[in-house]
Amino acid sequence: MPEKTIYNRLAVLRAERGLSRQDLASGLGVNYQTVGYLERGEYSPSLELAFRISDFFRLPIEAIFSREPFRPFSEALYPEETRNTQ
Amino acid sequence: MPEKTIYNRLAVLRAERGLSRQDLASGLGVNYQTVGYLERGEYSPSLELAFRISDFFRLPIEAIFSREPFRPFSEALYPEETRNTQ
DNA sequence: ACATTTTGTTGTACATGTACTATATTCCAT
DNA sequence: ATGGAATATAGTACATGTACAACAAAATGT
Repeated sequence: MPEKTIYNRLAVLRAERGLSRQDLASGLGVNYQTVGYLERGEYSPSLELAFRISDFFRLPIEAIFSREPFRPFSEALYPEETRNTQ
Repeated sequence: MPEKTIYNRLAVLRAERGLSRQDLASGLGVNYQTVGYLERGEYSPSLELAFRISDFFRLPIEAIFSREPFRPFSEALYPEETRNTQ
């Protein structure tokens, strides 16, 4: 594992779209194992691949990759304070 | 040289700030030769390094790196049509 | 319960990113 | 014109990203 981990939302983004790793891999033009490595954070992609991923999901790189762990989309969209407690 | 080139504005950004490659390299925590390689586009950085560069210049990755060649800042800021012709 | 698909693991191989050393060249100041 | 700084070039070495194959484990649908 690399010293400086980069977190990503690949698994979630992929799940939201109901894609298998193989699906995503084909869309990106990489081996399906590579998607696995990335999702598990075993290494971070090249900048080139990061751009392809960004294009694929139509999201800026910063929305997909970060040095800080991501908060769940759900949490970000429905903040703590606004949640129904019952 | 890598197949898929990624263009960047490193040289310009560095020039704007009056930094030597060594200065920038120290700021980024890389070898000064590495900055040279990047500026010349001989290879593109790891995503990790791209994030460090993004932090250093306080710009999004997309403002510094692109698959398409960049138009000069000057041109982008002062579009063709608005230029004085005399 | 079974078959199929999806995901994880291990191992090998190769390409690319980064560091480092050394030397050459270009660019400024003075 | 000389010297020092900045940049370019070349070579070696090592780390990390990516592909590929084989197999195990888990999840899913019927």
